[in-house]
Amino acid sequence: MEYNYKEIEKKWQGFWGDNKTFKTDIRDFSKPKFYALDMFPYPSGVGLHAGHPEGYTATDIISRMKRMQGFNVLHPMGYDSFGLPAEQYAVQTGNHPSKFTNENIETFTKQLKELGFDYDWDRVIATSEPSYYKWTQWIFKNMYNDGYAKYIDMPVNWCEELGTVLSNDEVIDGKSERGGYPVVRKNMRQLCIDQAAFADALLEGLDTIDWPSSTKEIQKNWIGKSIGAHVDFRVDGYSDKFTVFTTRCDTLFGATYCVLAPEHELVDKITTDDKRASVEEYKAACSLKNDMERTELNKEKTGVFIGAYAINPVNDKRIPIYISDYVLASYGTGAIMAVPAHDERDYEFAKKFDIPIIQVLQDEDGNSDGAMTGDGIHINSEWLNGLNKTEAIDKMINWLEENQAGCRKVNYKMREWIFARQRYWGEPVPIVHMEDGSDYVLEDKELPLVLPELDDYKGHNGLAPLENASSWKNYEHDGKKGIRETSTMPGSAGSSWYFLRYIDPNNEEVFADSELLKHWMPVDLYVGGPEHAVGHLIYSRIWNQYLYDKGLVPTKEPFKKLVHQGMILGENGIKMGKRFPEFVINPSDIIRDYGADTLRLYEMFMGPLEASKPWSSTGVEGAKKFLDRVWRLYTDENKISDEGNENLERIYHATVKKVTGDYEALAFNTAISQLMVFINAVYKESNFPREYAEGFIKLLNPVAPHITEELWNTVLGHNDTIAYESWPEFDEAKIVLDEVTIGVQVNGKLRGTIVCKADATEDEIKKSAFDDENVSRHIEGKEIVKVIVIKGKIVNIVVKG
RNA sequence: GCCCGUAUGGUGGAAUUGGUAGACGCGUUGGACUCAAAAUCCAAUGGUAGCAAUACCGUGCCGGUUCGAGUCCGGCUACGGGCACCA
Repeated sequence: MEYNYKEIEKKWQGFWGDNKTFKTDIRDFSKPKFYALDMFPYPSGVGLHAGHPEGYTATDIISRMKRMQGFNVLHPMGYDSFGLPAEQYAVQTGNHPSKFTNENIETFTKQLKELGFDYDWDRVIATSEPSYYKWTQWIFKNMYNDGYAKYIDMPVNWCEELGTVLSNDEVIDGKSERGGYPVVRKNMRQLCIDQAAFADALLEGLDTIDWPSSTKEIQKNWIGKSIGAHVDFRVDGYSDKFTVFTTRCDTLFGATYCVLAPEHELVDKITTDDKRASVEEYKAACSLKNDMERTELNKEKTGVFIGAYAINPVNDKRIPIYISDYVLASYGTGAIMAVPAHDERDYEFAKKFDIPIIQVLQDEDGNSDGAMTGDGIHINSEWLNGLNKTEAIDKMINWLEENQAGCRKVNYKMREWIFARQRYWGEPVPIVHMEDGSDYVLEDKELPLVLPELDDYKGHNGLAPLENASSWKNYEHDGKKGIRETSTMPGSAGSSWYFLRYIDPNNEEVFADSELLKHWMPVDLYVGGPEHAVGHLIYSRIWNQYLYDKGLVPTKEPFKKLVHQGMILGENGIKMGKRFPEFVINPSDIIRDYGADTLRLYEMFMGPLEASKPWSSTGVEGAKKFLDRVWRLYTDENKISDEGNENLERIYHATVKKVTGDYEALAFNTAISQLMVFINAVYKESNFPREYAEGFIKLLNPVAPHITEELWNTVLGHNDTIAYESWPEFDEAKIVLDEVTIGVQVNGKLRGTIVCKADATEDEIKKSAFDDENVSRHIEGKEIVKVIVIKGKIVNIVVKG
């Protein structure tokens, strides 16, 4: 017999909606709070994919359990609704992108409701709503006024024909991906957020949060902090100096040349006339390559000598200056001192250009070919001789500072975050470029700056689409005229703070009430894919850190615990997608054929939440079979009784314990396996005590909410939702076995098992071990060296001969 | 190239601090029910040998520590992820 999932799921989804069962009473501070967060989806045209229900079910299970445990739970959902597909739709159809967006949001909402999630549907947000992006603009505006967001000159990929800046992956072979027009690198004024200002806070924060270590590691590498020094080199024959960044200033006596990035500002000035032609040629070649190609093509070092010499501040030696694209303009100072004896890249370059190599650290192996980059004792270094690396670095920095030739310096790989896109469907930037050259930032009362409706959503001649909004663009303030910034914010702007808005989504005075923030932050559990490790998950930490520094949010870190769900692969073990469309699973089809409870149960039972695992259609059927089995058990009129059953006592309490602990640890696959073990045990019994029957329904409820609500009502006779019933408790004393089965090994090999009382003494255990027939056969006639007894676990008899 | 992670039956995966490897599900086989099938219920199921008791082998490969290793250490191999001239 199968249960009627279609009818039951519809009934309970209606009940929860009509009764607002999961509406969070946000100002009820009487209970402990629990904030469970899902990464909100971009409402694409194709609806939910198989991966969405996985992470969402995980937080749903935790939310439902916490609610039953007496927590006030916040489990919200919303939409990251700015993005390119809606804009492309608008360009093609002439409709407003919000039409497309709203239709998709409707589809997503319908699908999410069909899955039975316990979201509070009264606090849904969408980042493309003016009431939401008003505050995205407000936070950005403050960052701008505080100097964290600013216009700066940056090297970018510029395409003259398209009149636009391109990202690295839009440039192929020095040509634009669209149209194949030439692209050059040039410095341009860009609106940026200075991420590096938050770098140290971000690094420190990593030690305080419960995140996957791999994600922390990725963020650490991305921030790329390195501690070193700035060293100033004079240019021989000029009053100019240039500064290099180095982590190995201890090797300064071994510097035999310097390299400037081809884009370095000094290059034109100090290049000698006889070298000018070759330098220009090299620079032109470099500007045609984007960053990717520069790294790929430069297995072999290239560069040219520019005719000028630098003076090593430590010994006044005259060393040649080269330009080479192995020095990046965007990192450090765009200039290096080269120590070929102790840096592999410098070594390679020096070999190729036949530049002297001076060893300044004792090589311990003595005969290595190439650069020696490790620690060692300094030689050929005058007053550093005899010191190791750390001592020498300290001494050198002191010398540099005393002689005003340099200083201690920390550098980060993390670059400026370019915060403007030539797109329509994004948050307008609340800045006006005034006639007099100043930039005016909109005041609070002028927000939100709403996107204007356009007749034409396509940008022309590479300009931003908002350039088409001729009346919107023009701005007048105090009789002065200006033109609005026509770029919009990048996709990740709105998602950098949405977790704050959920707490107070309709507030028109502030982005969220501070008293509520204080109670509800941080997010206790955040579940989402690992692909956001350096994007969203860094940006959110930056925005939160900024607001924290301003005293506007209560916690340094927004997400206390983070878990990544693994990818659900196709039944062929390969990522679902266009390549194998026949293996793509649509959640709606599964809900239609098996029900939402089955889909939820199956996705949680497939394997560990974090692991990638292949879909299995027979596995789905197995999950369905289990729910049918539960249904049959509960609807068997002779089974549930008010009498007790000693045979089930121990396993019931053990099940409550294991399931509760496993849910808490997000180990849903093993929790479900325990629920199955329990049901298998009940099948062997003739009566199922009501107490256990109710407890089991509560344990299963977070995973399969519809069927359990139905059984709770119709079979167990309750007339309200199970959602606020108290979570089952277990009695540890009832889990303990009176008798335990333990293994007996002889020399580490299992030779038998014995049953003994749980409180048996060591001697009693030994005795029954020796009495075992098979064990005695294996120790007969041999010398017993020792006997190891681990109570409740194992006996190991070590024999000789 | 560098950093991080993973490797267990036919299969998805279990296995607290090192302590009876293979829980649970799928699949397969057998049985019950049925005129029959499906569904359901019950049972068996790592490999080899054996009627069986049992023995030997077995957690990617090689070695080590230990009374005892899937688990710890050293060295490989394969796969996955991140970074990639970061001075």
